[in-house]
Amino acid sequence: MNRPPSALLKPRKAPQQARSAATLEAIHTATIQVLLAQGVGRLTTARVAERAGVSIGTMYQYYPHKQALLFSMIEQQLQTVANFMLDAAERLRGQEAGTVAEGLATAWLDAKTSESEAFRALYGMVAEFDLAEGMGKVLEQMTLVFSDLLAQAPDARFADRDSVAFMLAVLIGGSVRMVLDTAGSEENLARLRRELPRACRAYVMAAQQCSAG
Amino acid sequence: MNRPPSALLKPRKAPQQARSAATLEAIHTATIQVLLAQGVGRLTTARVAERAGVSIGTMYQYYPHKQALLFSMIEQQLQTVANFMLDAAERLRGQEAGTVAEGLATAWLDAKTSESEAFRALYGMVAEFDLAEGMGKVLEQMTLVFSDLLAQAPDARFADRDSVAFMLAVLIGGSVRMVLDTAGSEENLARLRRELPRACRAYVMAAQQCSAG
DNA sequence: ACCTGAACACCGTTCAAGT
DNA sequence: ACCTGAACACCGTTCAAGT
Repeated sequence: MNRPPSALLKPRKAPQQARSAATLEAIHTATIQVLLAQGVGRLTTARVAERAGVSIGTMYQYYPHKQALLFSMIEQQLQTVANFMLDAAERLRGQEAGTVAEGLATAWLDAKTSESEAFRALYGMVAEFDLAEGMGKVLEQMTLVFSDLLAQAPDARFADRDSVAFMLAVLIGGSVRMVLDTAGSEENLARLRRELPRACRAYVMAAQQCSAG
Repeated sequence: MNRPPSALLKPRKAPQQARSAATLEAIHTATIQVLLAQGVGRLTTARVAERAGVSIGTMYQYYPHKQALLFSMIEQQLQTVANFMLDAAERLRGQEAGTVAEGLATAWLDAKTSESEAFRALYGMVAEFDLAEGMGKVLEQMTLVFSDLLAQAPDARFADRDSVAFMLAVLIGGSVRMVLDTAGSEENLARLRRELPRACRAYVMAAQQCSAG
């Protein structure tokens, strides 16, 4: 895939004087402004530099290339989410395992849905072009198929079968994609193979109405 | 985000003569060859055209822009995966709900891991730059935190606590990302909020060793 | 009906020159 | 120590001209 070594993605240098710290700050806010005003497709070094009131060359003093700037901003946001989770974890310490699991899920959802519009636009860059639409369609299709299958199970007693089918598709699709995307090690792939079917079974069994018999 | 309307992502015209069908085929295989040989970063219209033995202008007769070509190839692969799942569903029809869930998870994993290297490179384009590394780090960090938390639950009895923590992080991270990425409707987001904590609880409870008590 | 390729606009990146 | 901006290489896209 020819990725640049990760060292090249890091900022080129840290600011040594107040003037330069202000420049870096201006570049960052300019990036977000351009992103929100013009979208990812129009986020160019020239536009960011103009908005920040610096020359293009200045940007290249701090970041070796455009990707490094964007990567640095995303990484910062990822760390914010991670810290949010650490706080949540502290509050869950010592509670029962099931409650911990529930709490972590809720915390992650809260963290991600509260992310600023700007950073969601940054992630959107990752989707770049309309893969989202294609994936959405497949997800919809799978939900229908899964729901139909669940309906025909002899022990089927679901309060909201469509939601269970949807959740099943999202759990499967999301976790597989995440492991493959993060260049998952062989060990992690093996874990996924072992645990994902278990998790799906447990979820579906739990979603059955308790009065089943 | 300024995406082009999706109609623009579709092929511009269908081939009407045998000569032109062959041209289209050549463009497709050339795209894959360039992708494998040079990586996403070097996948340019000029390189694809040269490899396909046609001029650049010819490519623009079939696709209104480069993205349309790539999108069309990815969509085709998505449909292959979807069809694979339909087959698997047929084999699972009438079985018990828990078994169906397990079977679907396994089928999806099989479909995704058997995708050709070329298409994984295409998806990789979606990740474009090294977001994967950053996400991988956060995932690792979360796994550690989750595992620690599970260890301190009063009812903790896990055969492989680290795997459960990893799976939990992947289930949560993957499903949230998928719903947000596919521009999830409000309804789907509500479903996720309701079902994800349930699913996580069910998985963790099921992962406890049965002899617990 | 299909193909060509020079031409154009734009973009990321560099570097010699400035303060 | 930091900034500038003209210059360069490259890329996506178009269109008048061909068969």
